[in-house]
Amino acid sequence: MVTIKDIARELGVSPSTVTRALAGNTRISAETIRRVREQAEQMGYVADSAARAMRSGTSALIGLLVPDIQNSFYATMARIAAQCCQRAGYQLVLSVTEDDPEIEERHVRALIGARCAGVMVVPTGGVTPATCQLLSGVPTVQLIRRAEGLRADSFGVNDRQALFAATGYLLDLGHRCIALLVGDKTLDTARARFNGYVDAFAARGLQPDIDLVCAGAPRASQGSEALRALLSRRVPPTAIVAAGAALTEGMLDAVSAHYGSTYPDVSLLGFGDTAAFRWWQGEGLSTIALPITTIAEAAGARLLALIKTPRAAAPSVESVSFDTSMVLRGSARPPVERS
Amino acid sequence: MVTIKDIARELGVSPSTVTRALAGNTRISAETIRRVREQAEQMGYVADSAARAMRSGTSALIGLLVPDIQNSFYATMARIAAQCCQRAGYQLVLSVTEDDPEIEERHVRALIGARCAGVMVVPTGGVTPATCQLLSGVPTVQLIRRAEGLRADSFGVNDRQALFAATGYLLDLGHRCIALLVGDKTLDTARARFNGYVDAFAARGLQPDIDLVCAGAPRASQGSEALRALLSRRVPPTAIVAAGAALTEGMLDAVSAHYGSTYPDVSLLGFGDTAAFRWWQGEGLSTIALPITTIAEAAGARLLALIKTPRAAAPSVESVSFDTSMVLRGSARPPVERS
DNA sequence: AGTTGACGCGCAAACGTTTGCGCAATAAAG
DNA sequence: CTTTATTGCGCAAACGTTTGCGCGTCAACT
Repeated sequence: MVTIKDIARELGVSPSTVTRALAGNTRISAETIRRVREQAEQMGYVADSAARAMRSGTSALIGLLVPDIQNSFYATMARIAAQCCQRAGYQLVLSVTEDDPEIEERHVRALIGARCAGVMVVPTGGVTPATCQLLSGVPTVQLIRRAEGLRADSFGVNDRQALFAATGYLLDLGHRCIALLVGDKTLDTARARFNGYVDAFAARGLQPDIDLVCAGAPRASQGSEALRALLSRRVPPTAIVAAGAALTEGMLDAVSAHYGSTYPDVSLLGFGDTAAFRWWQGEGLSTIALPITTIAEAAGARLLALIKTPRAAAPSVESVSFDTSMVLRGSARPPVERS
Repeated sequence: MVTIKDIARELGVSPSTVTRALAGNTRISAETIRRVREQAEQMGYVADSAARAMRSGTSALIGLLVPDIQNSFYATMARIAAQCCQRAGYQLVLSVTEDDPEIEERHVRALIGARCAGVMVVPTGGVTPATCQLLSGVPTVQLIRRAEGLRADSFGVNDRQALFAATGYLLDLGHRCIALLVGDKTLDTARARFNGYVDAFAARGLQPDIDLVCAGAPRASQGSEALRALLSRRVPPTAIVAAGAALTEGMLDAVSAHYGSTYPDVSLLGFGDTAAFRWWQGEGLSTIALPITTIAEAAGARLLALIKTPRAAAPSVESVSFDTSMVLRGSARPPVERS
């Protein structure tokens, strides 16, 4: 690896001059700058970011922690985050937490050790105190979910409202047996979404059948398993709403498996608007659409701003909620009369 | 940030002792090791990886360069890569190249600057000499595609065979007007896939209609645009085969848009076996399935091995090709007779 | 002619960690 | 009792970069 010293030696100047020349410092003659740059180029110099990080106390790394990169929802988030970072000269360090607080802590620790400039995180349901402690030192933004102990700006959606509207839509179509796939109570988003579901019933003087609520880990496998049982009941639900990106996948899997090639006589509502949902059963899956691009962009912009601020600015924690919208395709219809 | 010196001062020992104790060095009394570890834990010590990288000349970072993280195909790859790295104590730096050689070079430069331990790359079609030069210094593996100037192990599939089989399947169903969506000639995979397509015709004493071959940038938008024109022709193709992950998306978009809610009377063959393809039109999309998990795992394992080797081992460049398989669902049928 | 200022550059220290070498003390061997 | 080996630890240098300070030179002032 060619260093700044090599260039200095080659040119008969001091290392300081080389640094300053490369940085475009005034107080260095234009001629010297030209010579240094040329030599650097010719020798294939690449600045050692480790040395730079050590000296400056901060690196050009931004951490992104997501539960599952394979989920199209988080993949989109990663794409936007990567764009933001790369444009601003940062590199993105990707950590997949699998919704495990322990993995999360381990990775946050590594990020802190790397003196990363900032962190974007979709927190797990059980963020540890150690994680919060570690994160309190660096600019941090949380996406989608909001962890209790974490003092960091958050960017998500109005979860209660999202499920209030979605459930209401199904109720107004005439459904009464509406299954809900939702994350467990450790997730603030899951709680809010559950409340929206219940409130939609309440607003119409109704009450949901609690047996139809499947709360569990936010994974496709969990959702499809819970649903399989529900679909095999003597009186299956007439509609299903999935209150999570992974759970939507689980829902589609279970429904596909249960109905095979016969047309499913159950109404479906997904969560998040993945491109693939347009292809569901030829008619498309109706979903609760989240402005995920907007969210990720807002979070990225905020993070970059936090990184730039002179550190002194009192970090009044902001919490931004965007609105969801219903994207209606063919998968939700009035309930069919059953014999 | 609490450093090793802080711990040393607190305990009245030297920094060297602390390092060695934390590393579990023998030659340090068990008692001292215990005291140091306890103190480190209690003070919340996190090793500065920048300093460590500087001293050791290599960091715990592994770079992953993919064209598009939003594509489910590469997302899966990223997931496996992340698993491999994280298990081995490395962090994954994600770079999205958008198939742009310039972006690719910039990111590789940054990775080299970070003294990353290794690189996994899906090369663009026009890998620059500078990129090759930079990459020649670090352990590197390439996935899916193979760049010309890059001396690095590669893990991909037998592309020609894949399209030979797929095209043959459609031909044997009776199709003759088979559109092909494929990447442009800068990609070695695209060339091989195109050859497979042509050879399948040739093996049956036939010849493809070159007008039905859409070669372009491997992006969904490009594929859907090219296909739109084809579908509007007076005599549209009776079957379409997409020879790329992004192009498959483009194909589905174009077909959805063209046929609306009417059943598409064109046979379809996708590329890569994304979960969402099971939901296509209720019947599922038949595809050319790649063992992407196996590929990514093999590449990851190889990279870790390369990193561990004493650097001296003559790097005889290996090139591993896995076999694809056809996953038959309902989207490919014998051609319908048209008036 | 002496003072002041600007300009162009070098010196050296610092960031936190690791590691070869060496020193002292104790144990084992002669 | 001396020699040798072993154990436990400290010293100091090194990795590459950045930056405050200072020094010399030259021109423009008073």
